[in-house]
Amino acid sequence: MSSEKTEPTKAELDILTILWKHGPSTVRSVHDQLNTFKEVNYTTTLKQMQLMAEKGMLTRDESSMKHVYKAVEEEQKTKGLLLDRFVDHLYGGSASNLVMQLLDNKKASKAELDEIRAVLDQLEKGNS
Amino acid sequence: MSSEKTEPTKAELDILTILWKHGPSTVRSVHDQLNTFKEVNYTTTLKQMQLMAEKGMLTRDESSMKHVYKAVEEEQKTKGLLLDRFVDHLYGGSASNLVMQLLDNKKASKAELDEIRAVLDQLEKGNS
DNA sequence: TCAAAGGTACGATTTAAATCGTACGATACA
DNA sequence: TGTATCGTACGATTTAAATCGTACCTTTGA
Repeated sequence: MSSEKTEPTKAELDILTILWKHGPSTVRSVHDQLNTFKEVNYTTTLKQMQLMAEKGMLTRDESSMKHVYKAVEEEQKTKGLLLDRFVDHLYGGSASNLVMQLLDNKKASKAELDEIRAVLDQLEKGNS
Repeated sequence: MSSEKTEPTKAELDILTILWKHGPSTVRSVHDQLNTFKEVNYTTTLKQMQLMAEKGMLTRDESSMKHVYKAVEEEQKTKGLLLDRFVDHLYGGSASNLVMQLLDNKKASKAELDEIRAVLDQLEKGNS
């Protein structure tokens, strides 16, 4: 264990999200996705992905001229890390505090409440 | 609606957290708290708080030589905003997805599960 | 009364993230 | 076969966040 488990930045996360969704992709492809909601220059995306590869966040297959990039860490793992940090930093590590806030926030619809309850049920069943 | 609802940066959030916890405080006091977990120069904290005041995140009472700063927004409101952004960005706006991840994460203890369930019960009761 | 201690003001610097411009190699097809 | 198109490489710049150094004012007590 030496790796710092460095958090992706905002821009990096955007790219990761696209790669998770679409699987291994060329820069062009990622860039096009990106531009549906955010305007940047192609070379910016390119550079960003090269940097990410250098940092070890992405790997790339250079066998064809159009390099194909792939996220190294799984979606769940990375998001889990970010969530952990978030809970720790904002809610003193208390997941239930976070959930309370979430519900207060009206961010959760009736359907979501039910779903959350289902998750709870399932978890407690497998747990005891 | 003109206000940008700008998110506090990490360093700003640290300061806000202290102010929320301790109420209106002098720079010295905030700085001492800060230094219990993070090493920075006094003038850094001072500058930071001055900037925050300028941005409208803090107000200050200058009537005494030792200015007293106070957070403008309530803790819940600010954290709620950050949580919203977080859910939107990482979980496509789905609170239940986030909760699922949270539970998978083993971040929640048995006691916390119960507490979360209680929150749910309460909410549904008042809701229907 | 004056020096030490503790305050604020604020420009400048450092660091990190994000972006872009330009050079240049490969490919395709008229 | 040459020119337009599409790709990578990479230094430089811009922007934003965070930090610090230095100047200078106020209070206090020996």
